[in-house]
Amino acid sequence: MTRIPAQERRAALIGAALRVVSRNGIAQATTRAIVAEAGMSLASFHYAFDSRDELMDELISTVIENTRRAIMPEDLADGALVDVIEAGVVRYFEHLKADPEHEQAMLELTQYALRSPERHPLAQAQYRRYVELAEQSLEIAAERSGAVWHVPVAQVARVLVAFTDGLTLTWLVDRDDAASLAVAHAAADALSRMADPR
Amino acid sequence: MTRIPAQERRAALIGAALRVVSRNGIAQATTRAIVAEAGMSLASFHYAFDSRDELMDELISTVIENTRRAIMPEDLADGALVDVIEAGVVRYFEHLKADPEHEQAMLELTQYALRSPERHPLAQAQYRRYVELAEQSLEIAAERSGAVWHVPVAQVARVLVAFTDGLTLTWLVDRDDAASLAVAHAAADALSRMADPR
DNA sequence: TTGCAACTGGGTCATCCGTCCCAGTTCAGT
DNA sequence: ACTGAACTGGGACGGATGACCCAGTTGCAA
Repeated sequence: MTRIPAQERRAALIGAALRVVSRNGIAQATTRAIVAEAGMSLASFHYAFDSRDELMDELISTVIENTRRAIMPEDLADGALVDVIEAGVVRYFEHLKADPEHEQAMLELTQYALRSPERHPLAQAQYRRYVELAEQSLEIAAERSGAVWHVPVAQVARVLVAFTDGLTLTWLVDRDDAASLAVAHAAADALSRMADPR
Repeated sequence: MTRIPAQERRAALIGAALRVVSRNGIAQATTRAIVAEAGMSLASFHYAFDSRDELMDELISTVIENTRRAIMPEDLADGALVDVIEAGVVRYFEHLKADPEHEQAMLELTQYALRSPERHPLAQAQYRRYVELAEQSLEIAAERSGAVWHVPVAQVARVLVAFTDGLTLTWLVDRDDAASLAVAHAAADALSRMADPR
């Protein structure tokens, strides 16, 4: 009906694909389901993308760009490092609770990428981005609380990402809020010991 | 050809299914692929199982039973609690490195279960089992090192499971051994602080 | 107003999937 | 030896899926 430039159409399809994956899982993210979600026809799909694979690749790439941008932002609390970190993790946990399907979709996308050698680098890029974001937050956190990392921040960040992933996965399974808060607390504890007061 | 009782046949099919999932992912675990792996005909499949769904359910249940039985065994190291725990986590990590596909399959199975309300309880049971096993190991570890948990062991165990999951997922993506050992170290550090020397 | 590229609808194709079926074969118990 | 149940091979099914195609239509620039 309405004319839409090809690039916007690609973006719309990627958005639709992400919604379908979130709601129903990757297995259900067929070209037809995506197209229905976007309110287009199959022809439009193959006008914008050569193949479903191309869409999936671009979906993962896009998702990396927008990843957790909203989370762990600059407005961290003040106080002791351990508290700042814990507040950050708890903040992420709140985000997870608010939109579990989105994080579940991320997990599925990662595992999907892991399954083919050509896509594995996409998953690695995704995690490099996670670590990068975590690094920024940790640097700010240390600054705020007047602490200095005695372990390379990149390594601290990598540990934080692992802990966050674990929190996510286990909570998605058992939805045990209290247990997840305990994880957040323990993680903050461990991380904060990688820094010294200045 | 050879006659095999139905129950053995079910077991054989489940074994084949797990191998297919490990090697190629759940998406590729079609009835035909499973049957080929087991060296049977499609008819045998539907003689042993009513449906693919039934097989998948039983696969998950079976996997729960056999889960990580070999890991975190009784022969934990002696020494300070933190070291005993770290040795245990590192030991799990070695297992992960030895058979990454198996752990990846576990992850996929979990996420698969998460996608349908009827199967969600299976994933929860899987995790309850993980926590149970972790609990046993932690109790032994405390005993060995002469420490006593001042946090309910179940909760410590749940944190350990989360940390382990995070370690698994991130390592599967970036295969960064050093980073994973750092995670193991940090996890052991955090966990050991949930106990006091006796 | 015309021309052209962007776009769409609707249909088709081969392939793969889970499931089912049935005619046969093999074995255990009688 | 006979029978009934356990099992198997091979084929068929309807449905879904990714890909493709083409005759149109729409809007924009010249």
